[in-house]
Amino acid sequence: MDFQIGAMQGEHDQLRKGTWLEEEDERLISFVQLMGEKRWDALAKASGLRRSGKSCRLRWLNYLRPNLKHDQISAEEENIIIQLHERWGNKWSKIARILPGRTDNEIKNYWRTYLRKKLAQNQEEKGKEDIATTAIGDKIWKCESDEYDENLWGSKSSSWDGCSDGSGLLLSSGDFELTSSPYENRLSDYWISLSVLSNNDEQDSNEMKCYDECNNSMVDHDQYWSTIVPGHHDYDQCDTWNTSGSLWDMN
DNA sequence: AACTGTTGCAACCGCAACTAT
DNA sequence: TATAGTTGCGGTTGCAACAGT
Repeated sequence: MDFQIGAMQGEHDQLRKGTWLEEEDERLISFVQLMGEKRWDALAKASGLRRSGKSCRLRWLNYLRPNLKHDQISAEEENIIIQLHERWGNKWSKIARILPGRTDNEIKNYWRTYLRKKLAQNQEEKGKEDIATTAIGDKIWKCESDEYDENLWGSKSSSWDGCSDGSGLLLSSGDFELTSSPYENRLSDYWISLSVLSNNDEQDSNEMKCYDECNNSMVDHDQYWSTIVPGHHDYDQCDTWNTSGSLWDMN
């Protein structure tokens, strides 16, 4: 290969930043194939790329890595992202592990765009739900049922505290870049439909088994999650997944 | 055509966790 | 065990592309 990267930026020792050039991508790919996806600092130096190891790693993981999906996020994937975000919050890398071919960065960007649109839509529909809501610190707590119990709102220990029937939902306002009450109704509108599903899931997850690392046996899918995420296992305790579902079929 | 505002996303930054020595 | 180096993560920024005027 006859790369001119050094000449392109002048023969100085400063690390390059910003958009990657095609030549840099090609060189990075060839050195990853040569040295593997480890020791990024060493790889960066060995490759002659004037990039930090960190930058090389990011470029590889988010763009060059094989099996990455570069098409639009499907409705099925979008649904999974919504459900998992409701459950895990901004744990983008964790969510990304459930969606092979998608990166944490991609999901994070998608969510920000997606939520912004959703909130804009829901702004017009606010006030249609009667939901008990209170704020504790930077958290927003809400309860969708008639079983709302003020005495329980003080606890932060569980997502379901605050409602005696367990239908409460904890939202972190930091997740939405929203901190003041005028937005709470909109959030409520949007998240209300998710809480029921999550509550069911919370209960069912206790009965799940893990495959391989955890129990070395096949998981019993609950009806809901096996529909949403084909072949999924107890995602809170075990990151092992049966990737036989259509969602994992990558071109 | 030129300017301005908005959007989407690639890439960077800071920090915490992990690993090697 | 201590420390330095590396990796992983989430938040943020910068900029190209696009839309509207």
